[in-house]
Amino acid sequence: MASPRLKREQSFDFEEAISTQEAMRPASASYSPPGGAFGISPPESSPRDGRKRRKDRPSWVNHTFTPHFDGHLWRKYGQKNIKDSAFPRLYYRCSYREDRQCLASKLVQQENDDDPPMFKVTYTYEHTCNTTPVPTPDVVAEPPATSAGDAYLLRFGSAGGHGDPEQMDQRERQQHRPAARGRPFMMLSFDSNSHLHEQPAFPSDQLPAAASPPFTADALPPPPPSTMDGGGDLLSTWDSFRYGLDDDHAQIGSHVYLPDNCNGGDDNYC
DNA sequence: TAGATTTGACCCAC
DNA sequence: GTGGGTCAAATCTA
Repeated sequence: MASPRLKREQSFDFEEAISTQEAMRPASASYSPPGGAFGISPPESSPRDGRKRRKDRPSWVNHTFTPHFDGHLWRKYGQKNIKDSAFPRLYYRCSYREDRQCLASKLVQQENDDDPPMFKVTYTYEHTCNTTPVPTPDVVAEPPATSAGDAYLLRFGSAGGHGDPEQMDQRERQQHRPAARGRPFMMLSFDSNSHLHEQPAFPSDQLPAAASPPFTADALPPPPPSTMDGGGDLLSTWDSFRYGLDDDHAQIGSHVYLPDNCNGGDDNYC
């Protein structure tokens, strides 16, 4: 009987995929991982001969209140209690890992028990699955209140990440995670003139910088393509979010969204 | 029934 | 030797 561990051999050639990805990456300093747009640190890559050591893997760190909110589809594959950490570390990999040999993975580590809690998200490898990031998995547009004219209200929550807010909420409950479930970080409303009205969803003295996006323009990036894998149900939400907006950029939390001239580039983001 | 998550065990970098 | 990262069977959910 062969050891079950031999199944590991059946996975795709990780080293080859790594080599391919590194070959695709521009050698110049203009290399911009997803975190580049998301305001996270540059990769700590220091390639050595032969095999990649863990610490040699390209990785970058993001601190966020919304660890699931990066527009990609992730599949959780592990969870571990970490020494000297009060919170478990969650391991995710790209849902397209096998389909498209996408090496991207991330570790989510809660850093404190604040309300909302801060998470440290460590990304490893860029996405090679060529899926368009869906930046608003947990942005919900609400119809205008009767007394609010034609203004739309946008609620920014933290329960998103896998596309379906309902489903994520169910997952959050299943995992007994208190992470700001159902509680918006902030609320934005737009009127028909694309004027922005920003309303922190919690007291201003608790308002974290990352949850106070400098929405100077009233714009949003183009919606994800309707062919988007696994995220088709987001489109209506996106359309609502985009209502009345057509400028050149927007920023949500630490996530910056750029206009049409960013065609995805080498790294799915600009 | 298929796909996602949980969780204990294993592997390996440090 | 230890702790972190990953695997995969079991379990859960829609």
